[in-house]
Amino acid sequence: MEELIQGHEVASGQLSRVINLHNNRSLTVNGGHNHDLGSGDDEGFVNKMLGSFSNTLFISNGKEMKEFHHHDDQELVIQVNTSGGGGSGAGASSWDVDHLLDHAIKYEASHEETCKSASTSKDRKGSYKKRKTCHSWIKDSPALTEDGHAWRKYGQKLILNAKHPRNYFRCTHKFDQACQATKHVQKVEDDPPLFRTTYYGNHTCRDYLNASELVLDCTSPRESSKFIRFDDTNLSSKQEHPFFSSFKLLKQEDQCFKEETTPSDYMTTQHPNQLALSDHLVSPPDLPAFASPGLMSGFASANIAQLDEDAIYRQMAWFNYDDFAYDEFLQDELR
DNA sequence: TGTATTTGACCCCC
DNA sequence: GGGGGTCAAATACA
Repeated sequence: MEELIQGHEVASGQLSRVINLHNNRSLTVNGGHNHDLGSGDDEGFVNKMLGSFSNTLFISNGKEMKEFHHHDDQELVIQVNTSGGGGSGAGASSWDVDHLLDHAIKYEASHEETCKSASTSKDRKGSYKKRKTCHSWIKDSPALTEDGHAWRKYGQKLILNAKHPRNYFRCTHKFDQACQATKHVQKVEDDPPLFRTTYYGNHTCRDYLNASELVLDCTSPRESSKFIRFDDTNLSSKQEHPFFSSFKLLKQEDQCFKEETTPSDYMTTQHPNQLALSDHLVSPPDLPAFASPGLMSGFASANIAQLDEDAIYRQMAWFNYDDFAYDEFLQDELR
C-alpha cells in the first residue's frame, strides 16, 4: 500500500511536471506545434495513470477509498470510506460521476464493528455461522470481471424470486492465511446481462502472484478490462507470469456458471478449457488477435448481447488477451 | 493424486 | 418455519 501511495504521489506530482516540461519544449522546438502529444492527451494519460493507481489502491484495500467509477455503462462500482482515512481520489474528475445516479445500484455497507458474534453458533466441524453483517459492497457489471483475487466456490443456492442461482465464493487463502473475504455472484438480468457481485469483508491475504496483475476500471470499452502489470523481471519463467496466472483465475469462475449454456452460444469452436491457457502453453503473440489491439474488444462488444454466461467468460479471456497486447503496445509507445 | 466444483444437508436468524 | 449462508462428502478434472 505504501508503495502504491508513493507511486501515486510520484505520478501525480513529478510526472505532471515532466510532461509539462515536455510540452513546453515541444512548443519551443516545433514552433508552437506539438506533434508528439497534445496537452489533452497528456492530461488524459496522467488521469488514466492516476486512475489506475486509485483503482489498484481501491482493490487492494477497499475501505481506504471513496470513489465512483463509471465507464460507458460497462461497470459500476460504489465504494465508501469506512475507515475515515482520506483516499487519493485522483482521476475522479475524469469519470462521469453524474451518470452514476441514473443507475439503480444498491449500496450496502456497515462497519466491521457491527459484525455479530458467532458465540452462539454450534460447532459442526468448525465454526458455522450465518452471514455476518460485515463490511460489504455491491458491484454490478455486464460481465464477470477478474478482481485480482483468487476465489474458490463453496456453494450455490437458488434464491427466492430469483431467476438465477446465487454463487458463493470464499478467498482461496481462507485457511492458509485466515482471509475472511467472501463474495456472492448472481446474474440479476438476462438482457442485457447483468451480474451482481456482493463482496463481504476485506482481503487480509497476500497473494503476491495474483496481486501483481489486476483488472482495472477504464474509461473506454477498448480499455474495459486492462491489467496493470508491475515489474515481473523477477519471474523466472512463463509459468509464473502473472498474465497466465490470471487465466487460471478466470477459468475458475468461468466454470462456476455453467447453467443455461447452449452449444450454439459458443463464440468459437474452441472451449476455454481447451485453450490450455492455465497450463501456460500458449504464447499470446501466437494469436492473430494480437495484431490489432482493440479488434477483439470491438468484436466482443458487438456480440455480447447474444452470448450466455459461458460465452461471456470466454470473452473475458479474449479481452484480457487483447489487453495484454495493448499493454505491450503502450509500452512500445512509451519507448 | 491433489485441487476445485457440485450439491444436499445443516444451521442461524428473521 | 423458512430463506439464505455455510459445510463437507462426493464428484470432476488435470
